[in-house]
Amino acid sequence: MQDTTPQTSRRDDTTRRIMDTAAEVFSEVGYAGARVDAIAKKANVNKAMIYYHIGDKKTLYTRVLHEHFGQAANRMRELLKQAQTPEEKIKTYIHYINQVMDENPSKAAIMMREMAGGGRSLPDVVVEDIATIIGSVVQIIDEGISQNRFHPVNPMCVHLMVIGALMCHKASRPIRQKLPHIADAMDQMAAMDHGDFVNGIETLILRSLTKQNTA
Amino acid sequence: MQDTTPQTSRRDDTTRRIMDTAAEVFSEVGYAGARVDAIAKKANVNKAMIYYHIGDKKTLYTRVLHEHFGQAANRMRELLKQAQTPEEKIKTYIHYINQVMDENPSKAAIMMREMAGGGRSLPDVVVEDIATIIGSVVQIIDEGISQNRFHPVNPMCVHLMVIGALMCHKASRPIRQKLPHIADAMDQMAAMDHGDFVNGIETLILRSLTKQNTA
Amino acid sequence: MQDTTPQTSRRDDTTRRIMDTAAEVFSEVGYAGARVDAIAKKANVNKAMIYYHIGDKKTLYTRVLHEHFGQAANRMRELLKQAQTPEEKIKTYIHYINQVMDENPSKAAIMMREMAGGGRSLPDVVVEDIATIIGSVVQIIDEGISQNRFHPVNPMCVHLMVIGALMCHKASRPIRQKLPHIADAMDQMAAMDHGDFVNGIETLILRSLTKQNTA
Amino acid sequence: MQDTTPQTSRRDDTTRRIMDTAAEVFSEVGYAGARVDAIAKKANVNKAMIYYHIGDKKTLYTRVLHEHFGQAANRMRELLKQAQTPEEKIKTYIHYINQVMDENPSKAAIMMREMAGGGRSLPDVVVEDIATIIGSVVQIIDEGISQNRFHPVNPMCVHLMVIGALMCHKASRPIRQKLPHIADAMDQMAAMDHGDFVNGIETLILRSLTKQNTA
DNA sequence: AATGAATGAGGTTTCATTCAT
DNA sequence: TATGAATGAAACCTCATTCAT
Repeated sequence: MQDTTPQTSRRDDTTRRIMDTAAEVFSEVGYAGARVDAIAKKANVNKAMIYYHIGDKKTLYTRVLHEHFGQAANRMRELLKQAQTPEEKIKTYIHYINQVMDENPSKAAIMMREMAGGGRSLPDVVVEDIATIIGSVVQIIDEGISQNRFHPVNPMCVHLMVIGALMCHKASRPIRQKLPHIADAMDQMAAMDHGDFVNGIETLILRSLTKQNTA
Repeated sequence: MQDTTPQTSRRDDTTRRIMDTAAEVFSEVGYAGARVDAIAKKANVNKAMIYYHIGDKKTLYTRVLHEHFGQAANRMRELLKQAQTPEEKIKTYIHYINQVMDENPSKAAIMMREMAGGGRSLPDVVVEDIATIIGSVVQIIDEGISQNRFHPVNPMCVHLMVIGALMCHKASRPIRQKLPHIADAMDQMAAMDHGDFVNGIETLILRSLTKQNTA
Repeated sequence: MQDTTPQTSRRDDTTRRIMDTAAEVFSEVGYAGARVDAIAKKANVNKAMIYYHIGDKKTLYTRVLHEHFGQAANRMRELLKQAQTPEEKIKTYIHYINQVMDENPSKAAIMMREMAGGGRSLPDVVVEDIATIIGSVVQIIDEGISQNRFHPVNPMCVHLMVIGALMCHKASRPIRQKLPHIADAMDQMAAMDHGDFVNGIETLILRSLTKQNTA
Repeated sequence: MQDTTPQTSRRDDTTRRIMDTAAEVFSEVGYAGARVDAIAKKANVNKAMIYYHIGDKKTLYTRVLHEHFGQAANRMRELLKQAQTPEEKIKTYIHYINQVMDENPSKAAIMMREMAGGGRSLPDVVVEDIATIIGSVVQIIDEGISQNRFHPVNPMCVHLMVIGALMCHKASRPIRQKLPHIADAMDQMAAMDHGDFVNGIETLILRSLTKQNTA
C-alpha cells in the first residue's frame, strides 16, 4: 500500500525549485538574458527536467508570470472588502502592493521589464490579472469622488504613480547605493529604506486625493 | 576651391544611423534581446561597420546610454534656472521629464530595463547623469520647504512617483491597449493619452506638496 | 548485475576523438591556422561538443600539448634509469626522442611551431615538461664528464643538436621529397628515411662526446 | 627636368617598410596568425597600400620568403670558395648560417614554421634556394671523405644537426628564459647566449666528422 | 600614391532543445 | 524521473579584400 500522505512528492519539489529559481533569474536578467542552463544549475536540477516537467523556455516564463500575478489580484480584492472608507481602501491598496513587492522582489523587476517591452510577451491571462487590479483602483476612486471626499482625478495617474514609485524604489536599490554623493545631501534616505518609503507615498497620495486635509 | 560646408561626413552619417537604430532596438527588446545583426540590417549598415566605427555590443550599448542621459541632465539644470518659484520649478521638472520621454520613447524603456536589472550594467558615467537629475529634485524641494511653501517630504518619494508614473505610462501604452474591458469603464483614459496624463500628475504632485490648497 | 567492464564511456570516447584530431590538425596547420569547425568535422563530433567537453580553442590546444609532453618527460626519466653508462644513456635518450616523434609526428611539428613562436603560447605546465627533459640531458653529460668519459661540453648544444636534427628530419620529409635534384646526387638519402637517420645522429653525437674513439 | 638621382623613391620606401614589417610579423605569429591590418599599422602604412604595391596576403608572404632566402644561398656559395680545407669550409658554413640567423631572427622562425608545416606553402623558388644550400653541404662532406679527412657520414645528418640546433637556439631564447630552474644548475648557459653556442656546435660537429682528433 | 569606409565570408562561441540510457 | 551527451541554429566578432575619394 502506497503512502499517499500529502507530503510534497519529488515531482512537486523539483517543479517548485525550478519555478522559484526561474523567477529569480528572469527578474535579474530578463527573459532574453536568462539561460536555461543557468536556471537548471541554480535550481540543482538537470536541465532536461525543465523540459520534462514544464516545457520550453517560453512556457516556463509564462507559468512563472501567471503564478505570480494570478493570486495577487484576487487577494487584493478580498483585502479591500475589509476596508470601509475610500481613504482606508487606498491605504490598503498601497500597502498591499508594497508588501507583494517586498515579499518577492522579482515581481517588481519582471513587471518593469514587461512594461519596458510594452507587454509584448505578456500572456493574456496575466493581462487579465493586471486589469483586475486596475479595476479595483478605479472603483475605489470613483467611490471617493461620488462621496465627495476625493478630488476628481484620473485613476490611472494614481495607479501609475503608486505602482511606478514602488517598483522603481524596489528595483533601484542597487543603483541608489552607487550614489553616495546624494546620500550625503539627503539623510532622510538612510531611514527610508526600511518601510518609510511606503509611508511617504501614502501621505503624498492621500494629500493629493482628499478634499479636506484633516489627516 | 573645396566645398567646406558642414555636410555630415560619411563616417558621422553611418555612426548616427547605428546609434539611433541601436537605441530603438535596445529599447524594444533590451540588451540581451538585441541582435547586432538586426541593428545592422535595420540601420542599413554592414554589420562589420558597427565594430569598425563603435566597437562591440557592450560598447555600443554604453555609448547609446551615455548619449541619451548625458544631455538630459544638463539641459534640465539649465531649464530650472529660468523658473522662479519652487512650484514653477516642479512643473518645469515634470514637464521636461515628460517631454524627454515623449520625444524619445526609447529612454523610458531603456531606463525601466536598467532599473529592473538593478543598474548592474549601467556605466558609471550614466549613473552620474542620474545623480545630477536627482540632485536637482532634492534642491527644488529643499528650497520649497525652507520657504515654508512645501510640506516636509522625502524628495526621493516625489522623484520616483514622477519618474515611475511617466515611465510606466509611456511604456505601458501597448499593454493598456490590450485592456478594452477597462477602457470602457474608464472613458477618461481615452482623452488622457495625449498630454492630459502629465497634467494629472502635475496636479497631484503639487497638491501633495504645497501647504495652502489655493489651487 | 551491472556490466562494469572498463569499456570506454561515451564521454571518454568523444573526448579522445577530439584530442587526437586536434593534435593532428594543430600539427598540420598550427594553432592560428586550425579551424574548430575542421577539427569537429574530422573528429566526427558536433562542434559544440568540443566546448562542452573541453572548452574553448585555447584550452583545447593547451590540453593537447600537455597530454603530449607530459608523459614523454616522465617516461624518459624511467627509461634512463635502466641504462648504465653515460654512453648508453645518450643512446637511450636519442632513440627515445626519435621514437616519440615517430609514433606521433604531430609532436615534432607542434614543437617546432612553438619554438618558432618563442614559446609565447606554451602553458607553464608544458614548459615544466621540457625542463624535465633538458634536466635529464644535463645530468647525463655531467655524469659522463665527471667520469672522464666525455669531453666537457655545453649540454644545451647537444640537446638542441639532437632535438633540432630529429625534429627537422621528421618535419621536413615533405620538403625533401620536393627536392629530386639532390636526391639524385645523394643516394644515401633514399635508404636513410627508414631509421638510418637516427643511427647517423647517434654516431655523430657519440663521436663528438666521447674521449677515446673506440667505437 | 626631374631629379632622377637614385634616392629611394617614396614607392620604394613604402614597399620596404611593408616587407620588413611583414617579415617580422610572419615570423612572430606565422602566416595564419598574421593580420594584414596589424602589418599595415606596424609599418605605418595604409592597409590598402599593401594591396596596391604588393598584392594579397599570400603574395606578400611569398615575396618575403623569396627575398630572405634568395640571397643566402648564393652568398654562401661564394664564401665557401674562399675557404681551402673541408674543415675550414664546415666552419664557414656553420658560421654563415649562424650569422644569417643572427642578423635576421625572423628567418629562423619562419623556416621552422615552414618545416613544421611540411613546406606546404613554400614557393618553389624558395625550395630551390634550400636545395642549393644542402647541395653545398653535400659537396663539402664528399670532399672531406674523398680526402680521407672525414668519416663517411650522411651529409643530411650533419646539415640538420647544424640547422636544427641553430634554429632552435635562436628561436627558443624566450622559452629558455622561462626556465630558471635549469639555468641555475647549468651556469654555462649564461655565457652561452652571446656567440659561444655556435662555437660549441662547431667543436662538436668537427669532432664528429674529422678522423684524427688533432684539433 | 594614399586614405578611410565598406563588404561579405567565415571564424569562435553560445544556447535552446532533444536523445539515449 | 533523472542524467549527461548530442544537435543545429544562431549569435558575436574578425579579417582579407575592395571601393570611392
